[in-house]
Amino acid sequence: MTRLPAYDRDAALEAAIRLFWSKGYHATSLKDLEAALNMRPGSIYAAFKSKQALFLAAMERYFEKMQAGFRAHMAKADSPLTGLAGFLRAYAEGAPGTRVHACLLLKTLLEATATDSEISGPARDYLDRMKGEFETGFAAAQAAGDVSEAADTARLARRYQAALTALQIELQRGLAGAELADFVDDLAAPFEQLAAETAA
Amino acid sequence: MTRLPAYDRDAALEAAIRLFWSKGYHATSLKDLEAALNMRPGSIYAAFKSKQALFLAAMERYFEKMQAGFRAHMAKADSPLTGLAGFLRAYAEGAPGTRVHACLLLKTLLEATATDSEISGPARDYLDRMKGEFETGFAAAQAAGDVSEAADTARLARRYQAALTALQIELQRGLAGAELADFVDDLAAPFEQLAAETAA
DNA sequence: ATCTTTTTTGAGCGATCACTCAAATGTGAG
DNA sequence: CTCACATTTGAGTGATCGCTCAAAAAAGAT
Repeated sequence: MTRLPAYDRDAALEAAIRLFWSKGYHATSLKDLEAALNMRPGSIYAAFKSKQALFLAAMERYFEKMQAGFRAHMAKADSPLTGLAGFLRAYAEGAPGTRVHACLLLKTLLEATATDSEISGPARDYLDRMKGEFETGFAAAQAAGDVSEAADTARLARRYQAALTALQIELQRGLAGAELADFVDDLAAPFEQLAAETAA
Repeated sequence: MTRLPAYDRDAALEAAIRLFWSKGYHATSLKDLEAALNMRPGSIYAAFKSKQALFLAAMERYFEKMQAGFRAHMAKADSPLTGLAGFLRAYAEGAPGTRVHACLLLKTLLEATATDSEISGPARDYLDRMKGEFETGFAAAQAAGDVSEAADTARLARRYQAALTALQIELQRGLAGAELADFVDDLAAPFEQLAAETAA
């Protein structure tokens, strides 16, 4: 009974992700959101309870998509280690026009300060959970014999995440072409070499 | 003749740097600036012409300080290569409590979008100029025989800047202690090893 | 002292901020 | 069709935004 919601929650969240991702949290106004979500302020506040809550919902959805994307990539990789290295390379190639942004979590970590810990806290958490995904990948590589049993998977995961972060920032700066290819080689090579070191 | 300015321009810019650095451009209001600079709006606008112009002046000063700090570090290093590696290690150690922020240029690059290119443009430029500083360092290392003559100094500089960027972001995330030490080792080692590779 | 020039002051500008709520609108149940 | 209830609407809330400007204050010249 009663009236049905006119909006599609998933589509609205996707639009919010795109907007927050491109403009950042503070620079995004409710006017912007009204236009992007095609919703009036009352509906936005009925559906999501505040600008901050909407942002948190968008960031959560963003994280889940990123996590799922990584897992999907790993699932179809020849081996865990080539999957990890390949993810770096694929990230650099993926949609050169659209993928000009650094990850929303990273942008949020740097934009938010101690004053708005309500959004920087979750951003930190999601980044930690992504690091956990990478660590799982390195542990699988260990089980497959491509990484030494003595290796510290948490440390490798941190190094890997640092490489991914650096890549995102260079993409944001506009790196492209042969220089980007060289850079990605520099980032991916140390991880690809782990297999050779272990085999030896 | 006539009345003297009551404020110290350098001190005001330093205060502006601290504030913008900690809160970001959009989240910093003129009320915040009035308090931090201990100046009333009229004086701020007489001295610097707008919030944006003040930010640009602060960012320029920030860049010059960073550039000077790097050059000073390199000047007192045993060799260019150890200077570069040492700068990474020193960055991680420098004032553990205060140095919890990523660099202002990096934060600005990620906060600013296409909509406010007036501040993201200069941020990009300053980051490029820092990369130039690093490239000069690697060229000096080449001249000193610590880096192969065949090496691409621009590529090395980009890799180095990526390491520094990754370090800043981990510091912002709160990395400390033994994990930080391991991480810095991972970042610095590849550059320190260039000398051994060249000697061989 | 007075004049001249520069700076500081702070009330207040219009615009926009995130947000609210009474009224209008749509929908299933009876 | 009517009723009950959920949702949408959009004008409007007080607060704050970046910013302005006339008046007051300060300091050297005379």
